[in-house]
Amino acid sequence: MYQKGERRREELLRATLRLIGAHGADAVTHRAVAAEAGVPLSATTYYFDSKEQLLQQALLLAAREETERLERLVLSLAPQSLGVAEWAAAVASVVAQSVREDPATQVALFELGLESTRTPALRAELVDWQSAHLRLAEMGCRAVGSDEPALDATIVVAAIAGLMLEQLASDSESFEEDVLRPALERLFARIAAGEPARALQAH
Amino acid sequence: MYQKGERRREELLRATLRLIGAHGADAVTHRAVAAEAGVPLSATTYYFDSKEQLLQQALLLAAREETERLERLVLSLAPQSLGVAEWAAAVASVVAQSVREDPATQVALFELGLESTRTPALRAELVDWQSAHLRLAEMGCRAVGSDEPALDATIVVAAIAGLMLEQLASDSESFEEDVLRPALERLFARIAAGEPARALQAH
DNA sequence: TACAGTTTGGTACGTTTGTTCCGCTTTGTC
DNA sequence: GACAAAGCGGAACAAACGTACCAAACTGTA
Repeated sequence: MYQKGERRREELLRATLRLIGAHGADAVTHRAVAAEAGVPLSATTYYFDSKEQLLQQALLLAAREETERLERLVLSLAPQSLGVAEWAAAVASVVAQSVREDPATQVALFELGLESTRTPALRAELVDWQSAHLRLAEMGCRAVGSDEPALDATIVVAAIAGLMLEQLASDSESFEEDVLRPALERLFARIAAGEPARALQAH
Repeated sequence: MYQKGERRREELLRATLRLIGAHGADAVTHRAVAAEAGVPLSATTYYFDSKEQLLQQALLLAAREETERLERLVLSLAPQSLGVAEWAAAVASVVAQSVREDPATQVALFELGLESTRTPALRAELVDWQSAHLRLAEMGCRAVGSDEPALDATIVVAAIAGLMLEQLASDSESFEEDVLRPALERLFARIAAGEPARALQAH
């Protein structure tokens, strides 16, 4: 495959992501993607065997790039051994920024999660993605002094996913300040506090 | 509207939810819904002005029923003032059961969240749904002794949403025991421990 | 029973869809 | 510069689509 062709292929994938984010997976048709990418209709079938493949590969592209972005972020943060509040603020800011800058891709990524429910081929990739998240979160939890970083990472990853979904559906301008940051601060503070499950025996 | 007609209308909505869960929103066509519901094609346009309306109303039906189900659960649990571990186990069991029993509806509900990103009409309903969740979670947090139930509820709701999404995409048989319950136990224990954010000053 | 309103199921129409085909041009290699 | 591979774009196709229509059947009311 020539360089130019590869660029066109990628442009088709990005156009697909834009469409998913803006109008849902329903809106992804060969014609719509071609128009969005500014290429003739036949380009879509030249580069992808079927519409399903186009959709799947677009989602995988988004997932891979998102993982890379996250890894860069955490690695750039980790050596500084921040305090809990700084961690919370940094993570909240990154999450808010992702959603603000490119909500289409974020929506598309959630669609990936749902799509993987039905497509085993996607599930395998999703596992990689998920474990990358867990690994990074575990690193963060360890940094703030968690006594069970793996378990806490599960919670952090899930909570961030849930908060992101919430933010995507919210038009609030101040979601970051009002919800995201306070919630993450508290969550991280709890993890850092390292309170053992003493309340488990209570009843 | 006659009773029989109302039943047919509802059956169309349920058929739509089944299709979303099984094959995605793409698979929702008038013909597919009619076939799934076992009614002639024209019934779909008789009961719904357009395909969009059909989709939206199906999602709203699922959201309303889910909220009711949740409310029943929490209200039946609250008076007993359980310990933290019992709360975690109860919630984990309900979440796991929802996913196991009717994954199609759960997937559809997440699609509702994504769809509301683009459809203001849905967003309003989603707000109600979300605040019902928050209210219930807050009740639970208060019951286990949180000193900031509203904030903790935000975290709990987000974490449960994230864990559910994870479980939907996982084929693991033992997700409840291995992931869901431990994570919720720890989260609830942290909330119950009521450790103030003493670590916030650390650096 | 008669009547208006509702429901039913079959058919039909114009549009959009995924996909194929093919002649033409560009690209890298020898 | 010649040759094969890759890329290109327009036209065309059958299938599936959303939607509209209508005559027959049904339902509750009077």
